[in-house]
Amino acid sequence: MKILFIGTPDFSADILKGLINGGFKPVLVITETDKPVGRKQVITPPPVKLVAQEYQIPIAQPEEILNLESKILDIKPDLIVVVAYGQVIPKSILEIPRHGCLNIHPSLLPRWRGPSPIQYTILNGDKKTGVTIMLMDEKIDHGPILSQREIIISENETGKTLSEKLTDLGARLLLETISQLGRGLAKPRPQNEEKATYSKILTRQDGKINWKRTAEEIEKQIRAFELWPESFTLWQSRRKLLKIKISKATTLKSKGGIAYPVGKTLTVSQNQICVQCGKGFLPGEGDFLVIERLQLEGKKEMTSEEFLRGHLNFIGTILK
RNA sequence: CGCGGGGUAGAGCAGCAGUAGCUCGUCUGGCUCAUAACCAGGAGGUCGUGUGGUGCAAAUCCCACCCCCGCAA
Repeated sequence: MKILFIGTPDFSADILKGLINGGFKPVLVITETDKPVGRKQVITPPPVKLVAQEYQIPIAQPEEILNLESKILDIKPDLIVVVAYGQVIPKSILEIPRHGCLNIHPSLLPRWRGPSPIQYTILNGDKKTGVTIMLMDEKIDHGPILSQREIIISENETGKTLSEKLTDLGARLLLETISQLGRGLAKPRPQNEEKATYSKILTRQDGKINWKRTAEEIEKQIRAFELWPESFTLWQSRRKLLKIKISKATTLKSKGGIAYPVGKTLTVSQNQICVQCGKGFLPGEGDFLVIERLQLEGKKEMTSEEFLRGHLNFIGTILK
C-alpha cells in the first residue's frame, strides 16, 4: 500500500516510527518547515523530519500544503496518515487517496475533540480514555470512526505518562487499522454528535494556579498540565515577583481550626510546604496542597525540602 | 546577535571591593527510656574557567569563554 505521512512534533515522529517498524514505510513524508527553536533561536528541523531522514524517506516541507497538491496527485497514494501536522488540510487533498485520510486522536471520540484531549481527560477526572482512529472530513475531529482502544487511567496519571501510553497504543492500533483497510474489512461508523465534548487550546497563562480552587482540583491540574502548559504560581520574594512552577503535589485535609488566607504558605511537619486552598477563611476546613517538587524561575527543579534550605523566608508568605 | 536570571562547603541559598556566612546534611560529645527533637563543639570552599584587565586590595568592578535555567518562539 502506498502511504503518505503528514505530521510534525514528537508525537507524530513516534507514530511514524511505529508505522515504519510495522512494515508500512511511507513513500513521502510531509512536515512543517524548519523553524527557529529554543533560547538561541537555532533553526531546527521538526522531529518527524529527523525520523524520515533516518529511514531515508523523501521529505517535503511546503509553506502551504496546498502547493503540494499536484505532486500528491502524481504520487496517487492509497492512504494518507495525518498526525498533528500544524496546518489544516484542504478537502481537495483529503479526497485524493483511495482509502482516505486517517487521523489518530488521543481520546475516545467524540469525547474531547480539539487540541488538548489528554489534559482535559485528567483535569476532568475521567476513569478511562483511549485512542481513536478516524477518517478525516472537513470538520475537526469529526469524521467516522474506524477503530478505538480504551485504557484505564491510574490514580496518579500525568500528562506525560498518559501521553506515552496513548502514543504507544495509537501506533499499534494504526497498524491494525491499516491492514484492515487494506483487506476491505474496515467499517466506519459516524460519531455520536450528541455526546461530543471539546477541549480548547491551552496557553501558558492557563497554567496559573488559582488557589481558590480546592486542593484536589489543583492537584489534578498539576498532573494534567505536566507536559503543557505546566502549572505555576507567583511569589513575592525580597527583590521581585518570581514565577514558581509546581510539578508535583499532594493534597492534605485537616480538621483545622485556624483560618488562613488563601495562598498562604505554611509547614505542617518538617520540611513540608503546605498552601491554603479553597474557601480559605472558613475555620474547620483545612484544605491544603502539599508541594513536593517545584522550580523557581532561573533555577533548576528541586524538592520542596531543598528549596526551603535556601529560602527560609518562604513560609508565611502568600502566593498569588 | 530575541529578552532575562544564575554558577560560592555534600545540598539549597546570602554576601557584591578589604582574602567568606546561613539553613540542612555530616562527624564528635552531651541530654533522653528513646528520637527525625534539644544542647555544645568540629570537619568541609584555590567563591564556573582564564599564566585576562583595573585597583593597595576582587567572590565582589571590566573582558572573553564554558555550563544551567525562566520568558519569548
